[in-house]
Amino acid sequence: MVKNSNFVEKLRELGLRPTRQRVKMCEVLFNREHTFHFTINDLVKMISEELNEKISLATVYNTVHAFEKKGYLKEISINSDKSYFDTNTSIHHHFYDEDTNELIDCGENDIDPVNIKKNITGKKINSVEVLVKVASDNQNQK
Amino acid sequence: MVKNSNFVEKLRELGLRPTRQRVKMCEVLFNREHTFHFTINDLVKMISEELNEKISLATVYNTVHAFEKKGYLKEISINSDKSYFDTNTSIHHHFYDEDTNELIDCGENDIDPVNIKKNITGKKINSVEVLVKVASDNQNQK
DNA sequence: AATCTACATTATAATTATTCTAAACTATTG
DNA sequence: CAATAGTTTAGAATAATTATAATGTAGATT
Repeated sequence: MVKNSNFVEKLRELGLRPTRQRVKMCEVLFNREHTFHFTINDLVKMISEELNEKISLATVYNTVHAFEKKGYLKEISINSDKSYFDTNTSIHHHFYDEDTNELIDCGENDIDPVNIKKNITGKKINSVEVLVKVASDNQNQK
Repeated sequence: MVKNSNFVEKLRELGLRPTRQRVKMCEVLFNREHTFHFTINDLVKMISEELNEKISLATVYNTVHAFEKKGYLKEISINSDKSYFDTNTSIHHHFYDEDTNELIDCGENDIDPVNIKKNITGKKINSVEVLVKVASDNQNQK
């Protein structure tokens, strides 16, 4: 989704009515320089603050899933207790900081292409993603 | 954990009392030729059948987590709605079949070593794992 | 072998994350 | 500006997981 722009039009193009809540969500999610990783709860807090009024959890879930379906958000699974979404929807790799629970996108050139030598008959590869878990040097690793 | 063996002794060595339930869980989980992927619910069903009596969900959760803490099970996150455990606790890669929701371990030689060119200052790499999502050729991909 | 004690198991309650529901609301169309 | 179809909302429902407190049991002590 394009930055710094008229989200009202963008939403309409997607076939989603540009409601107050959705426009604000777009601003929070897509009006930024860099990739953004968040949980639903993060987002509910941010939107409520920005809107200066409460937003329903259900609305946030609905809208996040609508954006996901349209290809503007992507779900990332790191561990079972946290579900992240990512505004970078391309196939890409991640660093995960086990100290801070922070998720960091890998750049295009941070990891060499992965060479897969096995293939599964009748199946084609849809995505190849690498997760690199890091932690501070002097800490007990997981 | 070693196959085909006296799990009573094994459990004791781990500092876990060899209860009926734990011994049965060991038999179901570790008495097998190949890696096994399962959800908690899968396991509850299997254990109950094997034991011919009910087992409490809480016990299965407790014991799975105890085994995980001791390093005999590993949790795998594929997507947010399913939490898998894996009897293969080494760092290894996976194929995930999006048609059947089946998780398949990669062999040692199925994927070439991943070359990571970026490093994060003050952090060391704890693990590098690749997830290859596959689906049948003639299907709409995710 | 009987007893003791700490750890385990259990049923159930509590908690958390997510989805559903039905009523109230609102953007769009005519 | 009225009609209507899609949206938001609070709250209920569901599902997964964890906590609780009573009961049971393995292993040590007598």
